[in-house]
Amino acid sequence: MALRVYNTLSGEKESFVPLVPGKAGMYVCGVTVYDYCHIGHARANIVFDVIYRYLKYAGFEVTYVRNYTDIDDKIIKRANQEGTDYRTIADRYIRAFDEDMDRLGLAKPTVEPKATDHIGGIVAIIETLVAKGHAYASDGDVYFAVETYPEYLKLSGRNLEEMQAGARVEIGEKKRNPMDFALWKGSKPGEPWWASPWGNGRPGWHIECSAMSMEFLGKSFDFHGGGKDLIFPHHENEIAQSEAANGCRFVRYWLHNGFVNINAEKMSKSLGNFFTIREVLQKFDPETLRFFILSAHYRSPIDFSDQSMDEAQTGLGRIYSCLAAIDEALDGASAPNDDEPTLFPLASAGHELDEKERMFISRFCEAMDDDFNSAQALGLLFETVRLVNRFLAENKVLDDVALRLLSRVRGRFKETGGVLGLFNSSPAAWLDAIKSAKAGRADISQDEIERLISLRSEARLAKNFKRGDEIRDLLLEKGIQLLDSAEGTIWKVK
RNA sequence: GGCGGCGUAGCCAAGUGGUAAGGCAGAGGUCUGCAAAACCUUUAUUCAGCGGUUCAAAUCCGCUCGCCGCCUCCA
Repeated sequence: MALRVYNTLSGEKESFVPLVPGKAGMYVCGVTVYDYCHIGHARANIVFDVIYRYLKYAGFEVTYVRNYTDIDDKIIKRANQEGTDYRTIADRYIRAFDEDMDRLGLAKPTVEPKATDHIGGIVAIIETLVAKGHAYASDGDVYFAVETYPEYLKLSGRNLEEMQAGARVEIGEKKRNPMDFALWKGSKPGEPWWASPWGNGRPGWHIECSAMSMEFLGKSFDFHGGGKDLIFPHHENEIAQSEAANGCRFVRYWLHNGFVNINAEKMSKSLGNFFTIREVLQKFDPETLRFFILSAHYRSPIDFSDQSMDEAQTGLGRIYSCLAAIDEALDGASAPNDDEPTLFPLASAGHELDEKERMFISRFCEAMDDDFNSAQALGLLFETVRLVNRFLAENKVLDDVALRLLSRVRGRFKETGGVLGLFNSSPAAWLDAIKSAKAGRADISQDEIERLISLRSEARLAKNFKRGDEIRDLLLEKGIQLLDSAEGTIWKVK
């Protein structure tokens, strides 16, 4: 049982061999804080959150670094629009990001550095690059000379000559080669600046990640992640800077998540077809969004829509309902959480469930070890749900052996839920919350519903089923579904 | 144009050489005054198409068609 990960650099799944046995260093490109995050950001962060959690679960001592890019053209532009300074904008959206990630239930990374706290490290790397002849100052700016680094473009598999020939790359007069990129930008009047050997200015976009990863993870480390759109130019440039400066391999495994699409098109700021995390969370609960994201492999594109979110909610609800049923069965009974495998003397579902429970963790790990295949792991969860339901249906009376088995199954869900970031709520509470959220959107008051239900109950008691059914149909038109049971009638929003 | 990826049931989606997980929807059943809900059962001889390699291919190779992404800031 060994972890295998798809490495963008090789284009293949490789066995994960940590740089330092038992440890794992991971750097993930965070956001540029100039606006609210959209669900594309949610995906990236959830995906790497699960990778982080799984690495820890698998026994690695993980150092997870996720940065804030808090100085950048867009932040400055926004600050100018609002007539404020870049710091105000950056701090506002850092806070917004933290709130969003908190609501999405993300584990805190080991460190969350800000680019502006690492100007010293940035300048030091640039100085090294200049001294080694990999970079040159030009009129207040400093550029990386791509021709001095022969392995440039090894991550994206592009060809330097062809890219230079591309008409879309404009030749800036300050650059020697059109493909050269800025390490340091001289500040224009009114822009924030830091002092440097090349005059007042600010860092280019790519260099900060090199500086911060080096600071917290060293010159060489295990994982570097981000969205697929960062492969070129961002990660390509990080490799060039870091390897040229340090003379050693920068990152061992490059991980890139796929996009969130809307109608099969990439969702992005530039296309304007995006939903912010906040918008989506007004309509769906955070675990539903997480569940939806984890239901596909992290490298595949996923299509976001209300329908797929509804389906995700139904699916997650199925698991929660099962967990609620287990809770109910276990309620009152003080079943010992016994990890001893038991020979199960009950009906067939008991044997199957017992078998499933014993294989559960190894199958979960098998899925996650295969390039973090969360979709497959979710499949295992559903298979188990079905067996639990069957088991419960077959065994109305649960003896000690049965309760112990259910208790162990519940433990497995909690354990793997901890890795996937799911099942943080008590099942009953989650189910209730979904119900009231839906009820809040129905165009009929809860009092009115209750009143109609009691009218119907009276009619039914008098065997006036016609009248009872009329009321039921009336409520159904309003989207209210009635559920009759021996204990009485309850309702839910359809 | 260059590079990369994708095409699996009505929809979503796992599966990278050994005979198609799972979810949603649908159908049948249990339950019910009848329903609903819930639960159970069931749903692809077949993986875009055509060739090839192999004892064996959704999985490897080639070609064709279709879709998408990156090449400019972007998770």
